[in-house]
Amino acid sequence: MPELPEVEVVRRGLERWVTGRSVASADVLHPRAVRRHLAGGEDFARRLTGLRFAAPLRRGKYLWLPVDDAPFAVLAHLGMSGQLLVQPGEAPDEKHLRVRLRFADELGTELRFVDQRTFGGLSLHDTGPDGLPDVIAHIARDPLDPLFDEDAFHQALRRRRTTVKRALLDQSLISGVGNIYADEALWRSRLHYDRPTATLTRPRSAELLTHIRAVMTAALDVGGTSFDSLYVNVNGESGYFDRSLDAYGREGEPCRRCGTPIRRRPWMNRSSYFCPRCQRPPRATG
DNA sequence: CCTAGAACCTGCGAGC
DNA sequence: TGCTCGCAGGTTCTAG
Repeated sequence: MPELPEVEVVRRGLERWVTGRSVASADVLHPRAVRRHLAGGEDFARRLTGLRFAAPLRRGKYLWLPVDDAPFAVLAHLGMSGQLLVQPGEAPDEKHLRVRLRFADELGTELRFVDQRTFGGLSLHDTGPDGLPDVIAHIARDPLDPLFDEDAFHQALRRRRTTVKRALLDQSLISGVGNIYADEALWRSRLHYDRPTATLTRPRSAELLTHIRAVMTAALDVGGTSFDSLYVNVNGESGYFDRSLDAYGREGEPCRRCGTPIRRRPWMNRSSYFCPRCQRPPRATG
C-alpha cells in the first residue's frame, strides 16, 4: 500500500537507475494501466519512443519522469498494488506486468510497471511552469515539501466541516497520507478519527503535522535503505510495517502507551484502527 | 461550492 | 474440495 514514503523510495531508485536514459520502445500489455493517457496505449508507446528522462520528481503519492528539454513528463501512480521495477531484459515477465519500457543503451535493464489490481498507471502529460504535470495541479504539497504551507493547512482545517481523518486523506489539503499513516499519526496525536477539524486548535494541528512528518520520516529511513540495489521496488511490505506500526493492523493487541486493546472500526469502506482510551471519540454535537 | 458515498479491481483467507 | 464472501484502499465520479 504505497503512501508517500514508499513512493519516495521508488523515486530514489528511479533517480539512480533511469535518469538520463532514452526510451527505445514501449509496450503496453494492459490498456487499463494507461487509462489516464486519454489518447490510448498506442499513442502512449509512440510518443515515449526516443524520449530521454531527466531526474524523477514526486508530490504526495504521485511521481513523474520529466522529459529532457521538453515540457512534458511520464506520470506514475502506484495505486494499491503498483510496482516500478528495473529488471534485466532477460528476466521472465511478471504475472501482472502491465507496461514495459526498453532503453536505447547497453545497460541491459528495462523499466517495468507491474500492478495486480490496476488501480495505478502511467500516462504522459504536459507540465506547467512549475514543472508539475497539469493533471495533478489540484494535489496539495506534501508534508515533507519545504514549501508546505502549515498556516494555510490549519486555516483549511478550521474552515472545513469534516472530520480529521477525512481531511488527512483529502489530497487537495495535504498529499501523501493514506489510511496507514493517517491512523499512525492520529494515534501519536491521541486524536480520534471522527474529531471535527473545526475544533482543532493551532497547537493541535501543528502537533498532528509534526507526528505525520515523524512517522513518514521513520518509514522512509527503513524503506530507504533498500533502494541502493538493482531493483527499484515497492510493495508496502518494508520492514517498517513488520516492526513499527502502533495502530494500523493491530486490532486486539495492546496499545503501546496504555495497554488497552486496539480497536478496528469500519470506516469509509475501509478500517480505522485506534486506541479507545488514548483516542476518545468527540462528544456528539447537535 | 461543499461533503458523502459508490465504483473501480483482483488475490487471499475464512467459513461453510 | 470447492464455493462464496468479506477485505484490502487511492482516486475519481456522481448525488445531494
